[in-house]
Formats: sequence, C-alpha cells, structure tokens
Amino acid sequence: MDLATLAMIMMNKASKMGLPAGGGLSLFCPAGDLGQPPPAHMGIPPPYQLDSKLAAGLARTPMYPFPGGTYPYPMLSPEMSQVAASWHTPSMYPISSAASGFRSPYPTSLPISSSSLSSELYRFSPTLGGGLGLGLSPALVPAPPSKVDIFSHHARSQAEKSGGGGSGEKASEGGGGGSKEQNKKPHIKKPLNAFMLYMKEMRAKVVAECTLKESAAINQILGRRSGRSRASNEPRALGGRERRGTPVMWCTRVDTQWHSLSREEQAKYYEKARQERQLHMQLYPGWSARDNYGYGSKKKKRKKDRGPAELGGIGP
DNA sequence: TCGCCTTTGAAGACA
DNA sequence: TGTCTTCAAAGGCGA
Repeated sequence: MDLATLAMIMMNKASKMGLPAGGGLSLFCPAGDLGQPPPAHMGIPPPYQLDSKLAAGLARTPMYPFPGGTYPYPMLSPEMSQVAASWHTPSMYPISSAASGFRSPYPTSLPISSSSLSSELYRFSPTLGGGLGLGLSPALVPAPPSKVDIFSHHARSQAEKSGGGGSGEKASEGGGGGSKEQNKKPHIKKPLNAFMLYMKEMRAKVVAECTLKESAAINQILGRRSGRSRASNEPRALGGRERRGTPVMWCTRVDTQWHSLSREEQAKYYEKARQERQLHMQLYPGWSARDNYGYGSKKKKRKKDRGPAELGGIGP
C-alpha cells in the first residue's frame, strides 16, 4: 500500500467518524446513485471490544482507530499503525505464524516477526489495562512495562491451555468464584464474524428506516433468509415476543438481508472479519474462545432446548 | 438487575 | 470427522 492509499484510508476513516452509524451506505442512499456499499472497513463505528464494564474504565484511553476495528486497539506506534492500516490491503496478512507461535490459518506476507511485534504490541495486553496505561501512546508512557507484565496474559493463557499451573487462573485467581476473577482479568471478547460486522453497520439504518429498536427484530431482518421463514412481508412475531404478546412488524422499507448481498459484498465482510481475527490474534496471543466459555456463568443459550418449531425446521 | 430474544459465523468440546 | 454448544452485538422487555 502506498502512502496515498494509506492517507486516503485515514482520511476516509476520519470523515466517517463524524457521521452517524451507517451513514453513507449508498445501498440505502435515497439518491441511489452508487448502488454499492462502501468498503466494509469504512463504516464501522469506533473500536470497542472489551466488556462494557471494562470499557468504561478505559474510556479515557486513546485508542488507535483501526479502520473497522472492533477491539480497543491501543494507540499503536507509527510502525504498528502502518501495519494495521496495511492490513486492509487484500492478501496482506501480517502474522508470521512461525515467529509468533500462535495459530495462523491464513497466509502471511507482511514481514512481521515476533520481534517486530514485541512489547510495542504486547504492552497493550488487556491484563495491563488496569494500571499500566493501556492504550496510552508510547510517548505518554514513561516506561515500558516489565517483560513479566507484557506477557502475563499470554503466559497465563498458555498455562491454562497446557493445564499446567493447575486449572490456570480460573482456579488460582478466581478461587472458585468467577466474579473475582473477572475483576482481575479483563474480558477479551471474541472478534466479530462477518455477519456481526455487517449487522453493526446496518443496525442504525434499520433503526432509522424501520423505526425499530429491538435488536432481536433488527437482527431477524438483517439475517433472515429469503423464503426461509416467510414468503411475504406480513407482520411477524418473534418467538419470545410472541409469547409476550409483542409482535414485531416486519420492515419492508429497506432491503438489508445478509443473504441478499452479492458474493462480492459478503466477501468484503468475510475479509474484514478475517482481518479482525488476525488482529485479535496479534493483540491477544494465546487467547482462545474457550476463555470466554461460561463468562459470567449466566448466559447459557440452549438452542437445543428450544422446540423444533421455534428452531424453524426451516433452515437452509 | 438479570437473562432472553434474534441472527450468522467462528471455534471449542465432545462422541 | 461430524455434530453440538457457546459467544460475539444490540436494546427492549419480562421476571
């Protein structure tokens, strides 16, 4: 990526930051002059990924506005910023799996080794977020954290994985109680998948066009498959809402279904999701989706418990 | 205040 | 290997 391209991305991002979410999505532009949504990395709101409670504590932390980023990407060094920006060039994936030591299912091309990541990146491990100036620009951080701090999250994660160190942090730190552990260990959220990224972009549009607020209804609109559950646009009640007597009217004012997107359009989001995963892996090496299993030990979705009728039996 | 609702996709767990 | 489960976002709403 040349400097001009990079500058353009940054300028676009900057301009988008002031726009309402979903703004500029030509797909719904009244003028309809473009007919193509903007690149997927253009319209995502500012980064946010940590648990909201934690995010509140980090609210004052300057974050690198990674285009389309979902995580609280810290203010990276100029070098890392360029790397992050360059990830938006197709086929440029910065991870050197051999060097970094964590899985990398994707081809790599950028010459980033573990040394180039070094503390510049690892210092932003969420473990450090509490008191070590997470996200502060390097210029504002008087002294880099110790090596132990830098790798604490990674080390702990690895220990937990290997089973060594005994049930890892959950047992040693949590002491059997999940809440205490959560207070100590920031909750690193999963990277968003393609559909989630798409939903994030389109939500505002659906809210505006359909005057809907309920996320369940919005998600249903965005994710519905044509012919899957309904042949027409008659009002439909959500499962739960139906039980509660609150039918959700089907919105016909926008055509926002994920499945109605062209392959190219969907590919943008898949690509973006892939970049998100790559960045997530770099920011939180050693993190595993398993780490979030049972987070809060309350959200237990049990789709299997739902009746087949609720499941639709109308899947693809 | 907590958890459900709803969607797709990624990834871990398990048989 | 295939299937199942959980979790990501989001905000309203019932318990």
